[in-house]
Amino acid sequence: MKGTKLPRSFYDRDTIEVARDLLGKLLVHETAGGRRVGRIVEVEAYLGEHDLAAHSSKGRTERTKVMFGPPGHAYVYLIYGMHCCMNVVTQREGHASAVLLRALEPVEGLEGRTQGPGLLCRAMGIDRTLNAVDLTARTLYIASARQEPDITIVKRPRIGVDYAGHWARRLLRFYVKGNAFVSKV
DNA sequence: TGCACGATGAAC
DNA sequence: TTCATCGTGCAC
Repeated sequence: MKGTKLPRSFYDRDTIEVARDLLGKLLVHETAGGRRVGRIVEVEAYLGEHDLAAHSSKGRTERTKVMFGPPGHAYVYLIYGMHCCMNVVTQREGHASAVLLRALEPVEGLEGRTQGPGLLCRAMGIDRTLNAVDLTARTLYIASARQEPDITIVKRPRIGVDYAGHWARRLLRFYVKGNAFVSKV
């Protein structure tokens, strides 16, 4: 069930490549109550300070400083005052890019729905206390599956970023074609 | 110190 | 289509 934990070098690459490669990987959270595991089936790429849909486009702030930090760390924030969203920071320090995890296929220890960034975090037990944690450490990490099935990747515009001008129309949302756990089609 | 606004989800 | 709910960032 458990594969190999992804090294820092996995995240220290082009964000779109990381986003596509994350599909099929296993998100693992070792909690006091046991291990929670889900297969990543939907993600969105946020391409640095010039991407008007990215939080980092507002510049380095108290909230977004994690995005400006080194790759392989979790960026977890509260949205709409009630839901958490989890990203993985990509590329070199200062690039301010990340990949939002949008949906999981339940694998182990998950209860409730996992389709959508808020539901994903709730089911995985991820909240803001995990902001900035190192994804190469032991608590929260991503692993390659023992055997990864062949998948077809679908590209679509990102969700909920209509304010971002032409950036809203770019095909930066990726999901596994035909997977029942994708949040929207 | 106040206030507008979300990378959402659920109900109506 | 509307609303719950609150931390963040910036205006005043």
